[in-house]
Amino acid sequence: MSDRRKKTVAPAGVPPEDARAVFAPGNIDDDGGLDTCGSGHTGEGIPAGRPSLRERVEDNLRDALLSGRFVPGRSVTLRGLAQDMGVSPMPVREAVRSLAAGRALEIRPSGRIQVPTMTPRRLAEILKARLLLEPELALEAGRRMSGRDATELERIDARVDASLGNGDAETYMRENFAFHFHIYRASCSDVLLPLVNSLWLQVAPFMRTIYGRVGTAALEDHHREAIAAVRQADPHALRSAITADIRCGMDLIDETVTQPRIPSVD
Amino acid sequence: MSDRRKKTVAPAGVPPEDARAVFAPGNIDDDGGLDTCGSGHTGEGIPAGRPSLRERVEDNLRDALLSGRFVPGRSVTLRGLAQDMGVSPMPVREAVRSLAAGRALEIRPSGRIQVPTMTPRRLAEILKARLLLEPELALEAGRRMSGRDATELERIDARVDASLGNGDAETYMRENFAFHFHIYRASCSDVLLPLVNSLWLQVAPFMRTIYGRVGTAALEDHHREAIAAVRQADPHALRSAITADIRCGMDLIDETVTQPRIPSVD
DNA sequence: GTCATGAAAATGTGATCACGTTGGCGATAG
DNA sequence: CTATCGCCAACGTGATCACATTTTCATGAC
Repeated sequence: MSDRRKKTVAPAGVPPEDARAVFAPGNIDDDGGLDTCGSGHTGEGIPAGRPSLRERVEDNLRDALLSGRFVPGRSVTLRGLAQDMGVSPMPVREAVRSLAAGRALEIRPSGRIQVPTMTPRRLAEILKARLLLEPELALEAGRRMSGRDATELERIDARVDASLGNGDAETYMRENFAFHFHIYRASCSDVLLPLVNSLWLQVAPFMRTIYGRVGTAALEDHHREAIAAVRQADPHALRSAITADIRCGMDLIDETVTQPRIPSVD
Repeated sequence: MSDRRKKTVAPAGVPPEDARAVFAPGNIDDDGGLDTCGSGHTGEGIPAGRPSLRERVEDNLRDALLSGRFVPGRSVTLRGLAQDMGVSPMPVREAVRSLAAGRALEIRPSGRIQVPTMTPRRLAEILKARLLLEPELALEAGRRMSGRDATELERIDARVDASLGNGDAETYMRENFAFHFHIYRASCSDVLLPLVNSLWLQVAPFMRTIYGRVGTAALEDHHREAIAAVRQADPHALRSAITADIRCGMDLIDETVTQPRIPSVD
C-alpha cells in the first residue's frame, strides 16, 4: 500500500529492472506488421522493398511492447538496446524517437527513455479513445471481410484460447493483438489504423502487468461473437462484439485495480 | 481536369517545387505548442527545461506544416532543411522521423521524404476521425473552461477574422489552429490531444491548397457559437459548435473538389 | 543508522564521415 | 522534336566520436 510513486497505478514499484533478457543478443527478427490493407490474403503485395535496420529495430521494439516484455516504468537506453540487438545506437535512436512520437515510449525531461507508466486518468482516456475508434474501424472492416477472414480469425482465436490455457501471457497478448488487427486492417484505413495502433502500444505494457497480477485464466473475450458476425457478414454485429470486447478487458482492470477507482468514461 | 497523377486530389501538379523560402536561413524560432494542460493561463508551468535542437527543428516543421508552407507532394531533404535552419542534418533526421511516425511527413520506399499527398479516400477518413475525436475533446474541454478562456478565444478569433479579411491564408491557418487547440488543450487529455494533433498535421497542407484555390473570403466557421458556449459554460453546446465547424470546413472542400464526391460519415 | 557529498560511469545529443542507392538531367540516337 | 541511355550530383543510412549532463554509488559526517 505504500508505493513510492504518487499516482502510478501500474507495477508494484517497478519490480524487476534487472531484466536484460528482452532481446536475444544479435538477434534481429523481421515480422510484418500493420500492412496497409490485407485484402484477405495472407501473402504480401509488396516484397518488403528495403528492410532497413531502423525498421527492424522498430518492429522489435513494437513487438516487445505489444507482447508485454517491457514493464511500465522500466528505463531503457540507446546503447543497451543497440547492444542487445547487435546494432549501433544509430538505428535505435530513430526507432525510439519514432515510437516516442506515438507515446509508446516516454522521454523524460532529462532525456532518459522509459516505458510509460500508467495513471488511472490516462487509462480512462485510452479506454475512451479505443471505444470511439475501434468499433468504427470494426464496422467498416465488417463491410469488407469475407468467410476466409472468419476462418483466419478462428485460427488466431484458437491460439488465443490455447495461450489462455497455458497461462502464456506473452503469446496471449500477441495473438489477441493479431485477432483485433486482422479485423481492423480489413477496413483499409490508413488514418484510423495507425491511431488505434498507437493506443495499443500505449496500453499494452500496462495490460501485461494486469495479466501478471490476475493470471490469464480469468480473461473472457467476445471473439466468438466477432467471428460469427464476420461469417454472417453483419458489420453492426461485429461492431457490437468489438465494443463488448473492449469493455470486457477494461472491466477486468476495473476489478483488479480496486482501491483507486478508475473514473467512468461517462 | 487532366491531372498527371492518378487519384491525387491535392495540388494542380505539385506546382512550385522551387520554393526554398520556407525557413529563414539560420533562423530557429521557438514557439510553445501542445502544452499538456493550459489551465486557462497563458504562462508556462514548466520553464521549458532543455530546448533541444531537435525539438526546435520539429516545432519549426510542425509550424510549416500547420500554416501551409509545405505543399502536398513537395519533396524535402534532410540536408536542405538542415541548411535552411542552420543546423546539422542530425537533429533534422530525428525530427523528420518523429513527424513521419504521425503521418505528417511521408517516407517514400526509396527513403526520400515528402509532404504527403491527399486522396479523396484519405480525406474522408481524416474527416471521420476528426468528427469522432474532436467533439469529444470539446465536450470535456467545455467542462473545464472559464470565462477567461472565452475572452482568450475571442482574442484569437479576432485574429482569425482579420486574416480572413486580409486573405492571409498562413496566418488564418495558424490562428484557426490556435483557436481549436486552445479549446482542446483545456480537456487536459494526454491521449486524445496528440491523436487530434496528428490529424491536423496530416490535413493542414491540403487545406492550404484549398484556400489557395478558393481564397479565404468564402470561409465561414462556428467560432462565435463556440465562444458563446464557453462563456455560458455549456459543454454540449461547445461540442455541437465544434462538430458544425468541422463539417463546415469539410463542406468547403466538398464544393471545391466537386467531381469525386466525399462519402458521408454515416 | 541516516543523510549529505563527491567522483566516476553512463546517458542522450549533435557533428562528421563513408557508403550504396536513387533521381535528375544532359547527351545522343532515332 | 522525341525518346532513351548513362552519368553524376545528391540523398538517406549507419557508424563513430566528442561533449555536457545526469545518474549512481561509495565514502564520509552527523
